[in-house]
Amino acid sequence: MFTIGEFSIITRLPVKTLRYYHDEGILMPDYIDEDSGYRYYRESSARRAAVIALLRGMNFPIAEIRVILSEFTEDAQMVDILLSQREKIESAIGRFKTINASIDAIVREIRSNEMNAEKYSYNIEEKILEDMIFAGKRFKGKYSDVGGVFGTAARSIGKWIAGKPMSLYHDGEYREGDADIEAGFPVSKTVRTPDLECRILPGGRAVTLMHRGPYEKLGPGYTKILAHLETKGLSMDLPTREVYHKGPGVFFRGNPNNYLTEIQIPVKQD
Amino acid sequence: MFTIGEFSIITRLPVKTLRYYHDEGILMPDYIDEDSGYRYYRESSARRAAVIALLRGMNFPIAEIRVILSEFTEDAQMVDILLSQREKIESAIGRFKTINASIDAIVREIRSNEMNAEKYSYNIEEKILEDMIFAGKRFKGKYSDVGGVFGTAARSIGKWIAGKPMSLYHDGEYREGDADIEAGFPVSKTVRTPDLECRILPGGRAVTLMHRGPYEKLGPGYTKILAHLETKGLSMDLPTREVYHKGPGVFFRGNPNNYLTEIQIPVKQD
DNA sequence: TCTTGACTCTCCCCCTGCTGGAGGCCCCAC
DNA sequence: GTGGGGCCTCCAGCAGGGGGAGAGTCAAGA
Repeated sequence: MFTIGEFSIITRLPVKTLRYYHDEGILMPDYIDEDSGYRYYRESSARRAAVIALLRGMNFPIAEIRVILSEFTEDAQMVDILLSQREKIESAIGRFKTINASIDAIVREIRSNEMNAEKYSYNIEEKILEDMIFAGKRFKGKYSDVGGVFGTAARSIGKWIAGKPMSLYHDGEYREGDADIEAGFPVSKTVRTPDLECRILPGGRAVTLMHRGPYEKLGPGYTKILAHLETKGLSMDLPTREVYHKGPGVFFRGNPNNYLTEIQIPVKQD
Repeated sequence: MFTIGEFSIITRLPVKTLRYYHDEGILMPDYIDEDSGYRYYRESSARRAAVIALLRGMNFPIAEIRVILSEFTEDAQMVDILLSQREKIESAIGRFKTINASIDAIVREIRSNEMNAEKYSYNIEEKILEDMIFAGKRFKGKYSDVGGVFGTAARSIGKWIAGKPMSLYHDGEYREGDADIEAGFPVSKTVRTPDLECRILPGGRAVTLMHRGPYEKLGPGYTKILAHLETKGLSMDLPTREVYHKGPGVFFRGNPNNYLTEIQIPVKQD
């Protein structure tokens, strides 16, 4: 007979655990001194303890171990229960893998945003824009209203989105509260939704400027780009565009000083 | 402003959970009525709630979420912490895979024991035994001592085990308490351990008998096989062997009436 | 025989991230 | 003013133990 401390060394189970297994009734001491309450174990109980430890190592809950130990007598009966436990663990693995996949997706998105921030220059450039299919909503309102449109639009056409959010401005001037705005996304194919309208947005020659900073400070960017048009003797075509390369992040508002917005002014062809 | 019930619908988080997040200080209501204690939330808090739900979905503990939400303002800072979380999850996956591997191993063992029970005939046979590498411990004691040796041996050479547990008897007679016994396993390569000795066990011609039943009833088996040797004019070589095809199971003692033991008596070559 | 120090006992709280329930207010509509 | 549903706080419980207090026990040495 061993005291609980000795038995703990034999079985490599903590004393607390042995007492807990006693309370749970899955591993009873072989003798309990009635006066002192001391637990004593026979060496033969070590086998049962080892079986319990083995089953716990396979993530079997105590309650299930109790049933197994009381109702089963042969290994052959264990096969089914082992395999069903295996499946439970397998499905837990599946859940974890899903989590990791979504972490990967978010990390990729964050990184691509960062890379874009490095990639672009802040000088005025001339570009040839490609034709694209554009799904957007046209409304009259404030410039700050576009954010909300992106949220709802992204939910309804999510999987067809083929580029960064954009807005088109159909006024040739700055307007306070009733600007004529079209906000949406480039899409990979024409989609039909109740809210959005799909159309082909023609490309062509354009002058562009990358702006880093909060949206309220876009003004000087427009000043600079319009000055450029003037010196080159080019004239602006409508609608003008803004492409939001980096805005509020997936998790947080982010730092508006790092927002990255591309102003695109189409040039009238002669 | 929404009541907690409305906000619960918006965020798809149970009311109880919202109250818990309030207690934990990671999602405070935007206003609390001082008289009634009612919590009220602004719609803008839904974004924070979504972030919390997302992080919880990635298994981040509440305490970590609290730190993240209070100290981080940009997505870029999240990359490291997301990747470290990814690693934690990956290692949990690893642990689960290990568990499943050991379940597989045990299921295989149980099944092979079952199959052996069907496969073997119970008559006396003559066989040619192959040479094998044998890792065992030689000691003097009782026949019933071999069980303990298998347990400790299996733990130390576990992955190299290449066959059923065996014992070799170096006495030419039955001995009560000081039999000269060697107990161990066939192994796939020579292994070096403090307890066990490895050697090549030479094969050769042998007479064998499969015995079903408890170890105490092996006696008649020996009687039968020795009588067979005599009638054939063969003489016994040492050590004799017992191969334990099926004994006490991984989990349970099993039914001793189903134990399956093969007696192998090597035959002296002229 | 006494003392000392190591063990052991029971009992209670703590961990995580909620969930359920009891008992009691509060709000709104009819 | 009344009913019914919503909301409040507080308490308990889950799984599998871990940590620690305060008290009793055991065995060896002086």
